Amino acid sequence: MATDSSYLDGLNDVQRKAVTTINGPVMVIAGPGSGKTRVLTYRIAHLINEGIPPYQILALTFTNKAAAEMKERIAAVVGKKSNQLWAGTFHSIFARILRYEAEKIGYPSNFTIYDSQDSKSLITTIIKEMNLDVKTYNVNGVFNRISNAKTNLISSKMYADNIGLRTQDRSSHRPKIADIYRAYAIRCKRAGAMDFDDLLYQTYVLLHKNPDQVLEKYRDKFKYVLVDEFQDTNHLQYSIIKKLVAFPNSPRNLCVVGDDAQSIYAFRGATIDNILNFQKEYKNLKVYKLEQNYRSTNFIVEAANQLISKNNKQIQKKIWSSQGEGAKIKLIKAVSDVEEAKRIAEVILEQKTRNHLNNSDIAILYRTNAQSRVFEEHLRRHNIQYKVYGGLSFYQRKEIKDLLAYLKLAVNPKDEEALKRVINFPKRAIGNSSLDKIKALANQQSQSIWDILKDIGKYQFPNRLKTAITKFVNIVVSMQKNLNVLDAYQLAVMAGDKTGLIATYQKDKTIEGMNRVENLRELLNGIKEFVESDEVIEEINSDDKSLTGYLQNVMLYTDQDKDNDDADRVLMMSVHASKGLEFESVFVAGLEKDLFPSKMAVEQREGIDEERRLFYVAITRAKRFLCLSFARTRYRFGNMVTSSPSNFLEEIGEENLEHALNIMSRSTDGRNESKGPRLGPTLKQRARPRIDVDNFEPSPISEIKIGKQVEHLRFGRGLIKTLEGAKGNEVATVLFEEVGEKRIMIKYAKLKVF
DNA sequence: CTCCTACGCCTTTTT
DNA sequence: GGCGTAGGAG
Repeated sequence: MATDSSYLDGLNDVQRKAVTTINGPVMVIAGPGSGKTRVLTYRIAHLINEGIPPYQILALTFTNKAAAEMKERIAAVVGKKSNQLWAGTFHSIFARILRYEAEKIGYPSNFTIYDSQDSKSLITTIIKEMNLDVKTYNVNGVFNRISNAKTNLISSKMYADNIGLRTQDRSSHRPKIADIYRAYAIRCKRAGAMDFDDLLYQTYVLLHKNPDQVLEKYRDKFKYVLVDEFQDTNHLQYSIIKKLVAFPNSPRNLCVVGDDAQSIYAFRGATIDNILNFQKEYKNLKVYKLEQNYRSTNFIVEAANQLISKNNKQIQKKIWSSQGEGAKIKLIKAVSDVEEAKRIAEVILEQKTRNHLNNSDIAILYRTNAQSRVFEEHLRRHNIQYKVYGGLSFYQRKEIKDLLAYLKLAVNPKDEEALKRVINFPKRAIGNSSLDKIKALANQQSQSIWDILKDIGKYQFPNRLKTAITKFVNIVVSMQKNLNVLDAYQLAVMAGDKTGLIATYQKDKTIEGMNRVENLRELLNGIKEFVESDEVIEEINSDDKSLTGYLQNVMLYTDQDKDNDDADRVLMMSVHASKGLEFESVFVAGLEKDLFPSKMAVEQREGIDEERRLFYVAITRAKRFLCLSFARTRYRFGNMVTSSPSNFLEEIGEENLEHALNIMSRSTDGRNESKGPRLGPTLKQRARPRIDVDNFEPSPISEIKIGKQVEHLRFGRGLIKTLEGAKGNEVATVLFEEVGEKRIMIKYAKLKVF
């Protein structure tokens, strides 16, 4: 049986139990820095050592990087058997299954993947085709609505029949969303395309509609299922997992690993309830809590504990550190975002000399990517090497998407978004009005645009246009013909040359143009590397050095997956992007009201709790040094805004801070003195008038008038300053005693006059 | 058809 | 402050 189980020696008791309890449902609650990855990898290694064939093990993660790291570490224990393991992201594993089974749900196996840009572009097209107003039907809103529907297993048909959803749409003046959803689904299918949600949703549909041939097969195959970052799964992901695991007589060998306190993806449909309710769903569940923190020193851990205790819903646990007391948390109080950046740069220099830190030991975290700019400037000034994560990724750049679009067309010419992107780029005199006519024809015949283009001779169009189109069709066809002859790299070179794409960018002699050519070269190199790497991807797709394989890789690639290159640089990234990482020294900047916690979150139910978890993630990235900062003024949208310190600063415990937190005393807002926080001379004064929650009865809208004193469940007492908006949608500006001015929709917010 | 300018929305966070 | 889109002129 077990061959070499020395890997068990380095584990603490709870970790060891979590690793060796292999049968039946297991939940591992893993606090930050508690050795979660070790448990996960050793658990899989242990399964294999116990004789479970690796191909019967399915391990789902959220990033490719996490999966790769896991596989690598498992290989170190069990050797190359680990190649047969099914370990990958939800999206990539399901994409792989879908490639095999696509025909069963009416998709081609060479389907292309739409990223959110593609999805939104198609939705915009549909909105315009339906002659709807693009302002009321703003793409992001519509896209989110459709995405949420899929995440909740609601098909376009079910959406159309759902009275609740339709009522919501009508009250937001967007009654046609159901029709847009339907058209979108049809168009995706016609284009042979799946968006990110489809990779999950269609997998669910596939399993659901083919219980005998497909579901049984995968149930039988995956005898052991592990899910990483379980707190970030959405309803759809969990439903698929349950389908695979929960059937009569199933041994339910499901192991979920996560930390409810680090659930930070609600905005993309993740629901913390999956982890909170897991115990109720699996009666004989074994729960292991990893509470020992091996990462951070004690002041940091204590601050994190105090902070998170303010949240309502959570699984009780107490993280403790074995790393000694360490340094207290430093706080930088800056007058402006510029000063904030300047002082952080200075502290970084100081830490480098006094504490002998390298650049790469240090990270600056912020709530929004837009905050990075000022830091870049000041680090540059101090000659500190840095690297910014996030923002627009390499694969989102125009020139890269252009070349990839040609490659996508070679694989699947029905891909409407790829086609629209490049049919007239480089310029071929196929303008918008011509394309609109072709598109109308395609819709009328329920065909893809490509179907029309390749038979363009049959239709009534000016000869000049027909010639231009034929030329374009020939380019795509000649690439198609070479699909099985050339490898992905050779095809990409062909796509760059034959289409005139690279030549077009080369004509542009501006710096930007030169960068683009450079990026295209980098892309080609990347493809070459992909083709030449001898890494076997997976048993099931081992031949997938093909273009299809490459494209799938690229579409599911994220910025998170980048290897930390060994260059010695300070890293800058959003707090979201920092999850799972750790640094000797961490700066969390911009701790201001309406920024962190973000304004949007404050207005949402349970939004603050999620922001608090986000801040929890931020501070627990630090091993030895943590520095928080806020600025009293900051440029946002190009103009200066005054802001005041975040409430979160009070919530981490003053005793964990290097200096007293007497920051809240004076009014911080010159223009509008009532806007700032007025927490009194010390932070201990938190005289929130207690509102009787149980007996809270909101007043009818008719009683809400300007000048009235009102109570709000979360914001406390306030004064109505203005009332505007149509009947039924009145928006009140309320000046709250504690949290300042808020704009509130009365029908949702529930105000009580007193 | 293509190029240029004006304006409007925007910023949470991302697989 | 920046991007993408609409709308007009060449």
